[in-house]
Amino acid sequence: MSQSNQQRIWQVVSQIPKGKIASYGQVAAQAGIPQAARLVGNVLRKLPEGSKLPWHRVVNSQRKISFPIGSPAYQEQRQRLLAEGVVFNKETIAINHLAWSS
DNA sequence: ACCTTGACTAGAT
DNA sequence: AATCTAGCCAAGG
Repeated sequence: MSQSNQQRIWQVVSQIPKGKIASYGQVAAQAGIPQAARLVGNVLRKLPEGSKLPWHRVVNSQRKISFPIGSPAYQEQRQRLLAEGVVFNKETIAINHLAWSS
């Protein structure tokens, strides 16, 4: 009997290093369910409020936050990432060490 | 058991 | 580069 996909997803997300980000698809693949990017979002969605999981380090394949721009959730995730040194370029975000034109 | 919805994505247009 | 489309996993009606 293996753990539930949900538990494997929690496991993977908890291992994303501070200051770095991963896509829903990458998390799913790492959890052993490569076709379930969508499931990752659904799992994170129902996290308890006090959860210590770094859910904010998960963005979509376009390296963007998957919330409507300006929404409370969007702003919160953006704020948490900024606090970890993740660089933003308006709607697009990129990891520090990745080159990006100004 | 069937249909819809969602913090998604790769591929086609 | 911007849109559309079809496919995927799980939960809820």
